[in-house]
Amino acid sequence: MTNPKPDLWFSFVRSHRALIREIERRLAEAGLPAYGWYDALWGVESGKNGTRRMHELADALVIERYNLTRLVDRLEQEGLVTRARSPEDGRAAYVTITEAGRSLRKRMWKIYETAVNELFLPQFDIKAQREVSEALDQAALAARQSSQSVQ
Amino acid sequence: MTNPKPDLWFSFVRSHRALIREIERRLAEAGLPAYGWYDALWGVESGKNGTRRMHELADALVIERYNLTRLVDRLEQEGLVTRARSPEDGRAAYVTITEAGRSLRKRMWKIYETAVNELFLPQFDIKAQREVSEALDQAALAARQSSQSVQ
DNA sequence: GCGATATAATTGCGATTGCAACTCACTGGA
DNA sequence: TCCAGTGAGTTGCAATCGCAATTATATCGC
Repeated sequence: MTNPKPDLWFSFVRSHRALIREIERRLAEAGLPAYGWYDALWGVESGKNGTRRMHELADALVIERYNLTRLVDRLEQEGLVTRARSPEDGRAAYVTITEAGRSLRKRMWKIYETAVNELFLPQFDIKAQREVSEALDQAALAARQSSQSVQ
Repeated sequence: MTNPKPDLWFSFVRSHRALIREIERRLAEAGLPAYGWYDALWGVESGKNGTRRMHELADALVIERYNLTRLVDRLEQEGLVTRARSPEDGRAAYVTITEAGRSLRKRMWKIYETAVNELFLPQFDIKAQREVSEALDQAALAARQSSQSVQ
């Protein structure tokens, strides 16, 4: 029995589900849209001039392109972002956040941040926060590299 | 700027997505069903006599009841589990894993375990594995308690 | 300069998820 | 005993996701 026990992994997936579920619950309770919208809005807003290319955004959010297309469709319909094609590269599509988008993101952040600060972060001291964060980034990198090495 | 920075949180959600995506990719590549099936099969198999009650299972998997109903529908259709109602409590439904279910779970586990051992666990030393696991369990507990305190 | 290949984004369609409503069975107090 | 309340599980329907194919543009090799 020298094998590593994957307890940590199962704690990881279970806690992720429990936390996301609770965050979604709080957002819904406050009449705000689902959690995924926050990520997308922030991904756009944090780009240069509040703009990002689609594939760059999909990559940052770790979601599939076709799902991003339709997520952005929905955001656009609500007037939270605008979409434009690039004159230089006819394939490229740019997404830009609107004022309404910024405002909604801020309102969502209040709820979201509170939940994270209350439920998640206190379980780690400052040193652990940095270390675990780095370990998780490494794991994400390993996962991406593994998938690319096949493709 | 004494506020906690939620970097750890974002590493958490991003790494989760990247890892799940890569695990799904490997399972699909091996011609095996999606990741969620593993969890469900293990949830059933690990119960007394390879049996569990629906609501107990939903709770363990941290998924909603109505989703479990339909997940079990699919597993049942594939002959991986059987379903039975309780004679004592007419409301209760029991799910039991079949031999085919056990066998499939084992095959999935080979792929799944390899991925976790290769991509995730090596990022943490043994001591960190225990500590982080406990911290995450605490966070999950806090999330559950928070949702219950409202309900 | 032109065909083969690669990249970006999108779309059709079937599978899965989420919400709200529903059925059926147990429980506890008047 | 009977009926309001609660718990377990399921279902209808709309929203979202995942896969494979499609469109449009750019790039590479000759």
